[in-house]
Amino acid sequence: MLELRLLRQEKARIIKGLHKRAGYENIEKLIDEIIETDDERKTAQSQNDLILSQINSISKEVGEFMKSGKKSEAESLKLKVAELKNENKQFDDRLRLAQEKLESILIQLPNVPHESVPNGKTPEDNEIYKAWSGELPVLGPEALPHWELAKKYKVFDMELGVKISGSGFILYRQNGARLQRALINFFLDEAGAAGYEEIQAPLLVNGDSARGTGQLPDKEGQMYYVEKDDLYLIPTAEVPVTNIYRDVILKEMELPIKLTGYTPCFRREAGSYGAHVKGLNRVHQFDKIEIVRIEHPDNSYTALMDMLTHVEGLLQKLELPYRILRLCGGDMGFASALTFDFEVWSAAQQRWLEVSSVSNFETFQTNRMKLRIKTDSGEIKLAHTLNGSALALARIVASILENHQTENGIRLPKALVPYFGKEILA
RNA sequence: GGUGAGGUGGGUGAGUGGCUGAAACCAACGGUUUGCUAAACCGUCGUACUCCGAAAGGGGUACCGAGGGUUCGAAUCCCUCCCUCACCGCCA
Repeated sequence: MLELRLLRQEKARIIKGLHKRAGYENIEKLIDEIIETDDERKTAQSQNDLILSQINSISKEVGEFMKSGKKSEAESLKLKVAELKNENKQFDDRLRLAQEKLESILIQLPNVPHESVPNGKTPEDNEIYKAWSGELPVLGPEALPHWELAKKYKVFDMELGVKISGSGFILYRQNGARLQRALINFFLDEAGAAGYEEIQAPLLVNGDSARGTGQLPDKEGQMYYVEKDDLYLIPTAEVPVTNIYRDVILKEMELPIKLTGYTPCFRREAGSYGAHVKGLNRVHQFDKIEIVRIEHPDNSYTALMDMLTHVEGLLQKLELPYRILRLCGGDMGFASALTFDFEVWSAAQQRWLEVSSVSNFETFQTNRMKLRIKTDSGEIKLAHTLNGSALALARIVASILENHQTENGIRLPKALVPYFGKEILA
């Protein structure tokens, strides 16, 4: 949620930034409406406080009269309070109305794109921040897409996933199950070595948590919801992990906070279909190792670059061709100020697959979840949050299968061999 | 799931209608003292909104799990919900 304070102070910058997003070309009127509503809120608040103050002091007088036995004086003051309360009602209503209106408008506004975010509406407008400098692997005519390789080498079984749950659910077996476990351990070890504390978080979260990181109300339909217990299945570890610090005021010296967590991620992906969702490209449940950081506002962009380096290192160790995109305004997530996507080349499908998304949310999440810093000088301000996938497994598995296929089986990248226990998956 | 107890500031915990935004202690922070450490002593030590002020600072309002109610006045009384703890039941 955008900070009201900034909307007032840096209105021009915010409007300019929002213009980069699709559907926010005419945002000026709404911003003005917010400011007007906030003015109304302040007026009502002041009036309300003034009357309450009078009631408080009269109530004290009533107490004194009662003590000294002056009953009639007390009674007349009581009438006065009743009057004031009546008068106060209108300000109270105005205040509540203004607050509700503010909240409902603000919650609909996305984050302001960082100045470096390119203009653009669609994924084609994303900027290639770092292109793949090497050769893309050239596969022979006998090369198979990952869903065929999966059958050949007993990696996963789509039909069983359908039988047990439904379409979009994958059952990994033998080689695949082991590869999953190897990747999870590899990614967690790498994150640990980079200074991230490992977290095992709940996979179901309450509405406050989903709101804190911005999944509610923006993406309500994308989460699985357990109605009976009023809980949501997490779409990413970002939700439970970041919410550890909901409603917390951190001391400056406690920063930065670096956390990592492995969780399955659940996404309804309602309305997705077609060739692009085949195999592991888009599934309802996949495994992901997430890295989350809470940073001082002055350091958050340095931290973002550091996260980029970490993710890049993982892809290099997996010996996969990758590229990095800086997302354009139209393709960025609702809560993000700046996002870099990592894409891995899928050799058999001849297309790039997104395997990581690394974002700085600045104060967008922390404003919602009241995650603040108390500086050494005693000032309280919102922290910055960042997160990124490091990495998402399903597509990495697809990519390893396709890019590293040989006549004898799937060659495992060196870094994974100790985790998998063999050099060739066959 | 059943029964009982309870939810107060970073922690322990006092407070049963007005003098309590909240005692006391601990922790933390600043200082005095000190060869160093420790101890002792002094001081500071909630958040949000808002008004005045250039600022320093000062004033007001709200908040004692959440929401509602009673009352001139609620941390304190009543109702609903949530949560925690203990015991029982069930169970990986």
